[in-house]
Amino acid sequence: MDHSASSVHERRRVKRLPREVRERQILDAAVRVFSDHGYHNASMDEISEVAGVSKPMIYAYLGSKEDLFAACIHREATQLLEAVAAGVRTELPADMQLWHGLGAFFEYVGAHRESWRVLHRQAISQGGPFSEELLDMRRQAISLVDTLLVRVATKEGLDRGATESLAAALVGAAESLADWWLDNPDVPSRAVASRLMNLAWIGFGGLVEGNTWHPSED
Amino acid sequence: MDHSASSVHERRRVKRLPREVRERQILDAAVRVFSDHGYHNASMDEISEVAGVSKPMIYAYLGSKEDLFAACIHREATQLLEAVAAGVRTELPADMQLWHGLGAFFEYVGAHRESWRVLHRQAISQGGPFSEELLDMRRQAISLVDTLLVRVATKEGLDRGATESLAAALVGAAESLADWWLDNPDVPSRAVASRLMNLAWIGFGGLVEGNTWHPSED
DNA sequence: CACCTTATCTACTGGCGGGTAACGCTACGT
DNA sequence: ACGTAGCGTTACCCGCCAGTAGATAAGGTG
Repeated sequence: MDHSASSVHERRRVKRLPREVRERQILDAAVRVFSDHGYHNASMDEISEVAGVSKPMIYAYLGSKEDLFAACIHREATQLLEAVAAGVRTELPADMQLWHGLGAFFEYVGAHRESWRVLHRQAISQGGPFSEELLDMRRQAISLVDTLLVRVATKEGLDRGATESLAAALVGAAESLADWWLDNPDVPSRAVASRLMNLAWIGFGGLVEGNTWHPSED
Repeated sequence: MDHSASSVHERRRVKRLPREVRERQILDAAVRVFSDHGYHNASMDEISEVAGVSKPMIYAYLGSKEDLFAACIHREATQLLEAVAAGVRTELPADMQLWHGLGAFFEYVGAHRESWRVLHRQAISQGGPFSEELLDMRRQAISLVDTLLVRVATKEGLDRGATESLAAALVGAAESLADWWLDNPDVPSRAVASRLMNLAWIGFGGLVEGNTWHPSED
């Protein structure tokens, strides 16, 4: 738009940056635009504009639109998984592990809502190779929770096989609660985590009887 | 495709159907195609082909692509809500009400996976007027669960305000479990419902201690 | 300074797909 | 018999946007 006026005159001020940096800028812009408009409504032109880079750069560095999207998914998914895994302290008792995992998860989602939007809402609704990456991350998350449950279960007597589906249910509940949180951003992350923790550990039945779960530290 | 061979010869056998019927066919086809490819990747041409009707008919009867999608959402959402509401027998105790509600929900989703895909995955990821309809349905579902919880809570002493967020969490968990179920279709609907019921009513803590919930009848 | 490499732009195209104009056919009422 | 209303089609338009060709300029290296 207004570039044209200054472009002829001030071209010399254009910085030439190394590929690595440009790629980061482009990915950041892409995540944001994909999050705002969705995969299909996002135009490469807008992404390039937000990134402060011209369109051919994107094609040169990240490839096609699909490639770009896949790169976003991959980067964000990896970051999220790392954040959650870092939150779990394996030396603590099972309920505290779960608590910290949930805490790390909601903290990350709260601090990176756009990432979560792209991951959960966009990637999942596009079929094909995108959901693969997602399903993979999901599987990792489920197995993380599963091993956690198994450690308690074998000690206490909950039968094998049930744990995995319970893990799936819990991961699903967390995902969907995060999704709900997107539309109800006023609640602090700790409170969201706490609600899910209470539901998951005590259940309605227990809550109705007046029981609650709360972290032993803090 | 193969129409051409018979078309010249057997044109007289082409049925001319009343508007009402055609609209149903078109909506059925649209739900299916939207479910398969997503809103944006679905082409009006393909929908018309699947419906066995030419494209201008769709525009004549259902309007633009957006209108068509909205009509799908509306029809499917209404059906789902009716199915769930019909399952809840208000004269039973709270846990049994929940159980029947969950049962009806998963039964419906199992029998109408395409509907669920369109509702949950597609409609939610498109912004704008589509999600409105969805959020509305969701609110109705949440308030359904909420009133159920409130009846128990006031009897027992769970504080107000907490019930609604718990209801939201439960609805979210059900949604996401249904979503998970789409990708793991081998499990029977009753089993999915039962797992969620146990998680929701007993919690991990209770399950680990060996408690389980099961319907008093059946 | 000559040179090559790499970063970066402007300006275009090709086609996909939403939407429509204009016309044909069948049936029914009078 | 024949007009009219509404079911139905073929064949087209056109805007948007992913993707590209080809030119330009900025550093580094000798």
